[in-house]
Order: sequence, then C-alpha cells, then structure tokens
Amino acid sequence: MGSFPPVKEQMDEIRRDTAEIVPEEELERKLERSRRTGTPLIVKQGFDPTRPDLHLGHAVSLRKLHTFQELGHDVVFVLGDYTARVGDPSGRSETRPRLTPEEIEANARTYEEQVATILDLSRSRIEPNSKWLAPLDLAALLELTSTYTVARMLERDDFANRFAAQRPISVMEFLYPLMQAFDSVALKADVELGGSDQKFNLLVARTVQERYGQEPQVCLIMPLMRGTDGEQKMSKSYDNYIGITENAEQQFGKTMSIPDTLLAEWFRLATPLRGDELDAALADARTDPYRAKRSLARLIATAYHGGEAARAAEEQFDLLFRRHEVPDDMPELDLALDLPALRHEPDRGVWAPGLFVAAGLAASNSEAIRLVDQGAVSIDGERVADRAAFIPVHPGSVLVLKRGKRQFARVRLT
RNA sequence: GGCGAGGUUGCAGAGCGGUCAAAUGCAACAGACUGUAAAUCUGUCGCCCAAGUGGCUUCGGAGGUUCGAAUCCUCCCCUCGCCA
Repeated sequence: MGSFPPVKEQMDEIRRDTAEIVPEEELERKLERSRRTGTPLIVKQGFDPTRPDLHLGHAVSLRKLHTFQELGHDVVFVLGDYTARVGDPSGRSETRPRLTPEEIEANARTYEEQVATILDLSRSRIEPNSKWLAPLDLAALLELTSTYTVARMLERDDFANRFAAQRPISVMEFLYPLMQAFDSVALKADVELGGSDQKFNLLVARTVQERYGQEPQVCLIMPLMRGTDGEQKMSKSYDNYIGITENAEQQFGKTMSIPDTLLAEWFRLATPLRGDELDAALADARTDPYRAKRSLARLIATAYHGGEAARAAEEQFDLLFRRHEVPDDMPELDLALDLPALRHEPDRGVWAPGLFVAAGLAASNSEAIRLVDQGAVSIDGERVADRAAFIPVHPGSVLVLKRGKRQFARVRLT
C-alpha cells in the first residue's frame, strides 16, 4: 500500500457532511498510525439484502465510502445475508421473507452493479456475513451475548419506547446489534459507517470489539435523508425513495414531487454541489423553490445517467406535466380479447373498467368503477364517463389508457 | 407455573347480541386549485354483479349457543402486565 495524504487533509474530507464521528480523536489516531505504518484502515458498512434496491439515502454513505477509497483505505461492503436468512421478526407477527442462497446471490450481484455507479469495485470487497456468522456454535454465541447487558440494550430509543409502550421485543432483536457487532469483530473493522438510525448498533460494536480484545472501531454516523414524502427517512418500505438505478425520467419526476421544505436537505445530501455553488442553490431554494427544484432534479438525474439523459427527462417532464400531453414512453402490453375481465362482445367492444383492471391500472373492478365515477380515467384522451361504457375494438386495436394524472398504459388487443 | 388485560378492515383506535362492511383520526386514491410543492375544499377507500331497501367474504384460529355473533360459551395460538 502506498502513501496516504496528511491526516489533517483526510480528516477534512471525512468530516464533510457526516452527522457525527464517535470519537473523533480516535479516528485521527487511527489515521496517523495508518499513515505511519502504511496500513490502510478497514472501513465497513452493512447492507440488508432483503431489499435489492439501493437508493439516494444509501448513496450518501456510499459516497463517503468512496472518499475512504480515494484516500487509500480498504472498503468492505457487508452483505447481511445471514441476518436475512434468519428473518428479522421485528414489526410484529409478519414474518420477513427468508431469502434463499440463490436470491442472496442474485441480490449480491445487483448490489455490485448498483454500487459500481459510486464505488470503485476493483478496490472494494463484498463480504456476506454468513461467512462468519453461520459457523458460530452455541458456545461462541453465548460468549458473544455475554459481552452486553440487557440494561444497555434497553438504552436504545426504539427498544426503550417499545418497552415503555408495552410492545413486544423479541430476544432475537437483542441479538441483532450483537450480530452486527460481530461483523466488526470478524473484519477487525477500524471504521463503520451507518445512518443515524444505526447509531446504537454501531456503538454496540465498540464495546463488543473491546471484549474480544480488539481496538474499538470509530463510528461514522451519516445524516439520514428524508424520502419524497418529506416526513420519513428514505426507505423502500415507506415507498418514498429514488433508486440509484431508476431511469432518468423517474428520478427527475420523483424529485419534482418532493415538498419544498426538503430542498436544502437534498441539495446537501444528494448533489455534488459544495461551497459557493451550494450556497447559491440554497439561496435559490428560498427565493424560487420551483426553479431550484428543477435544477435539483436535473442534478440528480445527471449524477446517475449523465447530462443528456437528464435533459431528455426534463423535456419529458414538461411534456407530461406542464403541457399534459401523452408521454411516448409508457408500459405497453398485449391483452387477449377473450380475457373474461374484458367482457368482449363483438358488436359493443370491451368493458372500459375491465380494461383498466386487465392493464393493471386498477386493483379490482370495484376500484376501476370508482375511478370512472370520479372522472379519473380516459381512453385515447377521451374521458370515460359511464361505468357501463363499452369501447369498440377489433383485434389489433391499440388504446392509450390513463388513470389519474400520471398513470398510463398502452394496450394492444389481440 | 399462577393471576389479570388484550388480539378489529394499511396503521392507530371505537364497537361488546340485530340498525356493522364495522365510528373517528392518519395514510392512500381520485377531483378542484397549483409549481407532479405545501395548504385548502370535495369525493372514495373489502370483493362481486343485472348497481339494489342486492349478493358474498372479513373483526387472531377452530368449534359451539342463538332466528341472528366482531360482540356470548369452549378449546387453541399470540401479545402485554403483575406475582413466582
């Protein structure tokens, strides 16, 4: 391993946009030693493979991992496959999907693709935590559990609240932070990154590592980015995320739908703007939020798809939402005329609400009918006013279905 | 192990023999207004149809009582609390 930049420089880079470094002096010490001995630091972050989509929220810390790479350190991407295989019971009775080794394998691959847009894969490794978690026997597990006390577990807000509210906490949930901590032990991690919701878990690892005779890791707490709803953290389960592999149109459009109050946060966490440029953008967000939002959307789409795709996405957006025209890009599907849902009659055609159900634009006939009653659906630009309406068609007819303001489908009857 | 309290439609939370597909709030969806923002107003929000003082399936699970059960009884599963 070659030489590292001066510690001060490294610290400045690392500190930028982090919420907290616990403890900061230890990081400095580690960096000094690393530089002196020419040994890169081991920097890890864990990712839950049950949700294959990585989003802008993940990108915040991925970029920080990238920073560590550029400074010459070792980045380890921990794939929480073992935890996924066991199934996290939190969230009441619903059993989380247990992933098969094949699914995990597949997710790991999509991770690589997605991560490659930000990290240098040739200088990072992806490690499944089953590697060291699966072989743990009961004795080893007991040793691990003895490193932490119940009282300290209950320090975690989320546990404390649930405990106070008399809601269930399974013992297995107590095990989760310990498993994550054991990842750090297994890797001899020097630094772990995580969102501020992960702070507790990251801190547990410090204690556990010490009990295993290791130097505790430094915890780098990254700010949490709120999702498109402007309320909750960005997360697939809240359906308020923008995926890093989503196409430019989706990224642009979703960004345009965020509340104005989110602008500053997103400029900071989701764009490369810094210094004066950032200040200018933030000022713009205050005086002309709409213009600022457009430039934010452009920046995000550009980051993942390049300037040309971003411009195309912006045009598409204007066409669709400012001029209310029909987009050229929409889901297309073939429907067989004899589908029962269509109630095809040679002289009358097909039943309009059934068409929307068959096209996946409505969940049930009831819903489709409600939408018709509310004036929310149109076919080929023509509003469907009657729930009993039949649309004349013949084999090969192509219809453009519209549900609400923004959902389209092009169907071909066969 | 003993005693007590609970499990209701996405969430929270009413209902405690018929008038309950189940109050209310949140979320969601749709319409108006707009900048695919916020706020506001309106409507919808189990499924099915020939759309009606229509039919069917829901209130942890399985049985039972009753003309009739989310509501009563029995057993089972799960959660919480107190005691051990």
